[in-house]
Amino acid sequence: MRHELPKSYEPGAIEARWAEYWIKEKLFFVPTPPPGETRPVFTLLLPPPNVTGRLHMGHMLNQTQMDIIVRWHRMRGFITLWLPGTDHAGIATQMMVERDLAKEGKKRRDLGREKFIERVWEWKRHYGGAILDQMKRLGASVDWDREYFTMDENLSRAVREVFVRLYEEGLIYRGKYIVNWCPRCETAISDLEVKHEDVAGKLWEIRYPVVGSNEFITVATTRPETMLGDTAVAVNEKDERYKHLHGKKVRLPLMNREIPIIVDELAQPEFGTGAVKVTPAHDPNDFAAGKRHNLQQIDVMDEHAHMNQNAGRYANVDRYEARKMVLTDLREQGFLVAEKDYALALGKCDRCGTVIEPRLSEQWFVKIQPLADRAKEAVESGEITIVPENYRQIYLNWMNNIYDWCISRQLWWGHRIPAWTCTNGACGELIVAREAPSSCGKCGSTKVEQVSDVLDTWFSSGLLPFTTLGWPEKTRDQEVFYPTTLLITAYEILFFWVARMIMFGCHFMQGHEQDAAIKRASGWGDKKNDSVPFRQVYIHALVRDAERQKMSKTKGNVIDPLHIIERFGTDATRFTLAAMAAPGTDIAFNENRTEGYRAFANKIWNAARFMFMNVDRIEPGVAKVAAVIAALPPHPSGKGIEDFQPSTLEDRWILSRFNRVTKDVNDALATYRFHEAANRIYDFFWGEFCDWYLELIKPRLSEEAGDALAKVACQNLVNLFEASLRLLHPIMPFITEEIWQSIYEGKPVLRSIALAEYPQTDEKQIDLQAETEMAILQDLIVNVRNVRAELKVEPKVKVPIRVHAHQAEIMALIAQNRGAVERLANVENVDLTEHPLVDTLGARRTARYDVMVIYEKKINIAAERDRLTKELEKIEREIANGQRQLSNEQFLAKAPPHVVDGIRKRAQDLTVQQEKTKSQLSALGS
RNA sequence: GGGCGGUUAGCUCAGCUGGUUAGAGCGCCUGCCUUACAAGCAGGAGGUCGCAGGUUCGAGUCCUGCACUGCCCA
Repeated sequence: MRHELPKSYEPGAIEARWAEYWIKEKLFFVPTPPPGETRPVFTLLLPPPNVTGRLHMGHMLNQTQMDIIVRWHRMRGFITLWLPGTDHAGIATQMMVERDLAKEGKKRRDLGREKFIERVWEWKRHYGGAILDQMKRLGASVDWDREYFTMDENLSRAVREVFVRLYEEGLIYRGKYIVNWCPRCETAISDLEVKHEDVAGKLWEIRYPVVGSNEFITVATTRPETMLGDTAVAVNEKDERYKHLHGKKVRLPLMNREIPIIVDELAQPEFGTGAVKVTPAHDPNDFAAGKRHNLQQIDVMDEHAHMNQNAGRYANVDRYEARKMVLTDLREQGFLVAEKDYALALGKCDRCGTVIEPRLSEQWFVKIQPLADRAKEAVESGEITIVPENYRQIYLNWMNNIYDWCISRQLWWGHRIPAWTCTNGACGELIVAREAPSSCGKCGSTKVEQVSDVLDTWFSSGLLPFTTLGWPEKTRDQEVFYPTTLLITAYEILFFWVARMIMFGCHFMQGHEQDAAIKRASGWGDKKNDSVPFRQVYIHALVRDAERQKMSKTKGNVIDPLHIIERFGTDATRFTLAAMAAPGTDIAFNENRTEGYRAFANKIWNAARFMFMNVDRIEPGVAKVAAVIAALPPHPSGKGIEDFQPSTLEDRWILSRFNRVTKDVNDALATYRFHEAANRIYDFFWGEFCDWYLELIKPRLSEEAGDALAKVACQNLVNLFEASLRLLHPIMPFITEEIWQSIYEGKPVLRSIALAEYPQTDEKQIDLQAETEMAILQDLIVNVRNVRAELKVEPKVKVPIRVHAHQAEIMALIAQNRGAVERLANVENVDLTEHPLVDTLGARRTARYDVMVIYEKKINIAAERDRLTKELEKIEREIANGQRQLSNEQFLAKAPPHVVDGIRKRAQDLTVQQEKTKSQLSALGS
């Protein structure tokens, strides 16, 4: 045998080999298309995984979907660029290296900034590529020659350019505000990086003595330790209880400081006691109130959330320890009035889980409104479409309630803010510049120091759609590939990343125009705005565990995709994710499904073995095999199946079905209905191609058949199989490549199936009649099998059957396909009779034909009566339904004709069946 | 508190714009190693589509309310 394939499909070795081949051959390398290029272009930016990342199921789903869409476009003749890279991931990476240092008993400050950053680079060189290597195993067809890292010199230069421009436009400002501070990471973080968690807390009521009276005013707080920094007590204007206290002062317990009672909406009469303490340095709302009333800001904590000197005798104590001490002291001194249970939403650091401390500090912000307005407009006007559509509203809601973005981080790893301060005496001049200034522009001193903060990681990743294409230079790459076509990503980073890319893109790429010919060819001729970073966004589902729980390390329910791949193969895993990815719903990853799709891969494999077995037998020897191969079109073309010579019913049928599934799959992929595409191919390949077509052509392939007949059957089989592989390739790239290459005996017309054309429907190859006839035949065969099973006919025994049909065409159809019925229903002779099988015990009578199995064993009368009764009930229920509709004039008037016709035809069939079933029942006696 | 989803067979899920008989995989039952495949083949059982109303000639699909459940934001 020339094509020797093992009996079971073993994905491991095959997948690794092809993954390597694709990369080595640079199959997915995309050179910059020269001017004059007229082919359509498809561009996709890989959401860059963190350098510290390890592949998880979310990545795999994301990458599977991207790869399917990318391969599909490439095969349809698009210049297809999929751009890979990694993100430097500020906090995550710094934490990783700090952890390493800790093992050596060192802290980053022991090394100093430069040494530390060097160390991070070293770490990155060693471990940073891991996730991309894992991607290679998935078969991701990215252009590895364009791989980027967000800290690459060119990308860093672009970041500085953006920063300086925004600063010059007044869209970046520096100021002292309350920010979310992580005491463990020792940095500010953005609102988005804070996760709120409901916890059972307490609400304490503390009474503050009113100066110059015996009265107290009682305030309610969840954070008593911050009272040390109180600079006022607020009451609501409308609150009658406190009207007499307006303008008075209270003496702050423990600190013995006089602070004013202010009237402010911060105090809501229905909350707690209606009076609240005001701590401008430790709460964003209090901060705002403080601004309104020009209050002092007393910061009582340091960067570790320990109390500082301003906290008097509580200095150097941790915030929670301080809370206990403060409460004890208040209680002892009679100031603590009550302690109540209270549910509160506690903000925690997204990265490390530490409780966030609102902290007053000097930070850099992006003035977001002007950017948001344009980003909103891009989606509202449909220049960018979001799929599924409900995310569109979520996006717009967020854009409508957006706050300025804190972009500075007190980290070392990241893009350092291109700003310098003059340290000469009291000068303090702030210089924002693209390159380090040699001297202060104000005082001329050379004592300038760069601001130590770095930028939020998302600042640089938000720029990627244009910076990876050469921005700020105007490049040919931008003309061709910008706007990118699609973004596929997780809902989780819709605001972190997607929204920011849209804001930056619409701002910095204003006035940009995509190459007109390419834009038109790619199908975007109607779009007006080429500044957007992408035309479409597809938000994919969340992968959960089999119990629908969100996967998390702490729960220990993380499913490692590589582990699944090892057991079932990449193709089966990819297929699982595709088949379960109905838009809008999360995926509960279930191994059973993957096991099922491994079986599917095995099915394909064995179908291939069957094909090769026949090729080798019918066309033995190299020359003759070559003849079969030569019959394949040199460049498999997209439309229908070329060189398929339908000579029998099953040929016409499968050709028609192939064109139908092709249409469905293309339609499904065009609308990101991955599950539909996957299921359609599965059903076609297994349920139609393997279960019926292969079985039906076996006689023609067999040795007894004439040589010419076998040859045509064999060639049809190879052509059909080859086209089916192309259809399946985007979802299961490995097994399709392996078999496809085998068909060509290692001398393929193209270097890879990935470069072949994707099948498209040829309407001329759709054959309705063949499909109808085949359906009748299948129904007949299934009915005979069913009766055999009921009669408990020994599996090996062939039985004669008798068939009648009142329509001559159906009689002819059965006569012509007598052999098929005999083979597939295990029948020894088909007796076609002119007489309806009335009063015949055990006959099956359908609307189109009657059939009976001739066998001496008696049918089980009781069981048969049960079956028929049940069937009759069902038929009659449906008849009643149909009649109700057909006798309804409203229905006849309003329903579309094809629906009415359909029901009429169905009613006729049902009536025939009803009569036949009744006569069967009466034949059984009662 | 605000917003968005989900509830269909024992389990996991499809069912796109309302339209003829609600599907699949797994599991289950019966029988087969029928030389491509036991990771297979053949046959079968199993659902008043969460509940209650409404719109419509027609509702799993649209609307309202309720119940349960999940997520996001504050």
